[in-house]
Amino acid sequence: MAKETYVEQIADIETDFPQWYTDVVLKTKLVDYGPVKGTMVIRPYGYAIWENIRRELDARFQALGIQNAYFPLLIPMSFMTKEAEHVEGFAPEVAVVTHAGGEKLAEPLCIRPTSETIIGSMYSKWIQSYRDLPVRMNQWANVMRWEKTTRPFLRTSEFLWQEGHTVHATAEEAMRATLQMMDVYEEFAKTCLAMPVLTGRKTEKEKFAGAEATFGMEAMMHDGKSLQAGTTHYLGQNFAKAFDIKFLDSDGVQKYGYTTSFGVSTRLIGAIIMTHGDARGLVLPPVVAPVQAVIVPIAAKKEGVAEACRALKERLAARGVRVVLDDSENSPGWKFNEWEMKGVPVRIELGPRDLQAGKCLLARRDTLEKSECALDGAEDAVASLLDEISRTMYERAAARMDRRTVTADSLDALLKGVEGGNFVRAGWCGCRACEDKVKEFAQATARVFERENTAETCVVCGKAATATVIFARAY
RNA sequence: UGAGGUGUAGCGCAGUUUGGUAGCGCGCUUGGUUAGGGACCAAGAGGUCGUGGGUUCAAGUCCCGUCACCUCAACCA
Repeated sequence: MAKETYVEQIADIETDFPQWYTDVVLKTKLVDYGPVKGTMVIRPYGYAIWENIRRELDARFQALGIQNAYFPLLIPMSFMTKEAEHVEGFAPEVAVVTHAGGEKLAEPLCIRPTSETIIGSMYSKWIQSYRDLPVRMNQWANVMRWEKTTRPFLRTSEFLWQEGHTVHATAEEAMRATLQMMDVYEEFAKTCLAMPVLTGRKTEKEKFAGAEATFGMEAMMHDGKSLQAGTTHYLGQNFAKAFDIKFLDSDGVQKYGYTTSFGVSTRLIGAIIMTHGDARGLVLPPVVAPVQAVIVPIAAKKEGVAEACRALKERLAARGVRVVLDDSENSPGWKFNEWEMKGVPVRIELGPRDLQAGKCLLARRDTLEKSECALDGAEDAVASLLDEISRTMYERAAARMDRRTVTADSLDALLKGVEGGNFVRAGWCGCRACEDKVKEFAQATARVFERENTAETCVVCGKAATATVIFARAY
């Protein structure tokens, strides 16, 4: 172990992917384990990714008229029990506060696992007229779900997310909002995370507790497994009736509203890591990378090098590039590996030889290619290289998902498909028994429905297919 | 909840079989030489061996209890 390098330890990324993942999030100082089992401490480098995600999403929400608000962490237990399916779905993983102020509480309080109930109770007070609708709010918050097994970012007891909650006068409008938000997520994933996703409706078995319909975006990880990266829910009138969200419509009739909710979490950071990472560590999409470019001086004590590096840093910063000048005492080779491991999209090497030639060296993280670049105008070259890296990362991931999506017409073919790290397209009759059979036989679950049914028969029972489903093994 | 495993320096570990001075690597500190892919030399700092009890002249090591964590299985809007 002593002399082993980081790269040697994680060289076998394909066969030991989970271990690679855990190593990389710890070694790159994204997170640390928290003192309570299943919790994680998000360190500055990891949190900076989250802040960038948040900034990009907030801009999109604002464009849609969604306003940020904040609701309490503690929810009276009685709220949770008002919607039958909701409480049944969440009860096993809710943490409960029973004591406060040194006394036992008359009514236990649960720590929010999600906020439909408490937001619903407030919406019922705020909404009276059809003129109050639609209501569109979002909150950035932590939630807690007491998971039995956890992994940093992918499944932790406490995590950060945004949860949006809307109320509409009609079912059609609510459904439209649900679908529109999935489109927003998909565009965001593509533009900001360079991550292609599969979107579509989820099966009854996989849907949110209390929803009429759930839509998910699924991303393919490096090993071909699927990760649910975001969901939007059409809640119908379930929560409106449970929390008495009523309005007087223009026809003078009291009606229940139709609600939706949608969310993405810090799990997205895990998705980024497992979509783009390689044997050397992280590969971060430029839009959300905390550091977009790092300048590594070579022989920094030689005449003019340090000054040139500082000047280049200033120009890049002025151009809007998030740039770091690594003027630490470490050797250049150490810095190269360190910043590569941390996934910085562009590395700029600048030493005496370059200075003399009026050039610098640009190394891109996604392809590991190096190229020379004139010092004059380097800030523009870096900015356009960042765009180019975003595109290349997306295309590479999209090509992989495309290549690894296969069609199966039998359970054996489905098993072979998921074992080979593929998404498997297959027909389904629509019954729960057949869905369970797939889980049992292939350890794969239905991820999303395809928009159109192109299959003729169910992959399990052979009866007429009512839908075409993408099956995959999932995190 | 079932099975297995691990607790010794900040991190990773050896030492436990056969009881006898607390060790190694990395990291850290100080000084110097270096620098285009994880540099080198020298000198340092740092540990009630998870925890409670027992056996013994003597326990990291043997015995009994206990706690925590990890892996697999199960579970997982």
